[in-house]
Amino acid sequence: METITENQKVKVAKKLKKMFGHVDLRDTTLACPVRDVMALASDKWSILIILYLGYFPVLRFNQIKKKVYGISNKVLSERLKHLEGDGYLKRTMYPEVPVRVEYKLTDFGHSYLQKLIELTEWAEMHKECVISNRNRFQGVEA
Amino acid sequence: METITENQKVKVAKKLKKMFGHVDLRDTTLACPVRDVMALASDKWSILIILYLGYFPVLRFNQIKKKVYGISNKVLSERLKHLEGDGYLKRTMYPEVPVRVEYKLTDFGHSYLQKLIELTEWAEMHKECVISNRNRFQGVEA
DNA sequence: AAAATTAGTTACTTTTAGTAACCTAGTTTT
DNA sequence: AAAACTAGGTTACTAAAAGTAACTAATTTT
Repeated sequence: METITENQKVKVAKKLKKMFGHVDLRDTTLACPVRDVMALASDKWSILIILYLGYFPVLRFNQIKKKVYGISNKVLSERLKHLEGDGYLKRTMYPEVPVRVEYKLTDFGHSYLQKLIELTEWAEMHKECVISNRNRFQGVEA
Repeated sequence: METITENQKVKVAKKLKKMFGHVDLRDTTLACPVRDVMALASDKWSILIILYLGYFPVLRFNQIKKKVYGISNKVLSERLKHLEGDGYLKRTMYPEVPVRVEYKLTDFGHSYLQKLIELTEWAEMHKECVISNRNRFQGVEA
């Protein structure tokens, strides 16, 4: 497990100070970006949807469903509506038969993707660490 | 709404290509960092807990409960156990009377916090955008 | 004429989240 | 000496969210 320098910790502390200074996390939904904005865009399915739409510029409903393995029609449909509503992606329907519906990230969505991808890279880099931690902990618990 | 350059999009696309190349997102929990690692550390309560433990180096159970406004004993207790289990934080119990239990981020937790804070900064910067998108969309829907 | 296609929706079940009362046990207040 | 308070939870119960599976529309293919 690689260590984090004190320098880096100080930097993060400064950022937090700045953030916590003008953000009141006690506020309920409306005023709090962490609770409101992130709650929608950081749930497990939304993350996968956004990542796939980052990788494949345009995807149709059933294509997303195949890629985001395990998601149900119902939940996919819900997530897509919310993500569209918050401006992360755009839905375009072509009135062909059968209908064709395409989803793609907006510029706003791409902006979010930029940050998300870093978090995902981190997760990819540290997955073994989490898994070994988890196994060790289960041993202690039992 | 500020735009994202094509250059930035290309960078992100490269990162995604690299990631998707050696990660199979179709895998269920064990092999997939996005589903497994992130599902735990990116739910709404965990994010808040980690951010507060970044701002306040050491917090006790009831202190976290006050700061992470609205969380219940049950869910806080569950989240803390999971976050401890995955190695993000450390729990130390002092057998005083009444007992004192302290939580603090591990170095691993700090490493995650570094990425998380960037996502949170993004959310803070773009909250107005999300809210205006949302209102506009609700108008269209109804 | 039956079957397949797309993008969902609906009714139902299971899992997860949230609420509120309770526990332990020593310490302070009455 | 009995009552109330403390910290850090747990427990039983209810509400909300997620997951399952069958169904819909209109048209084209078999």
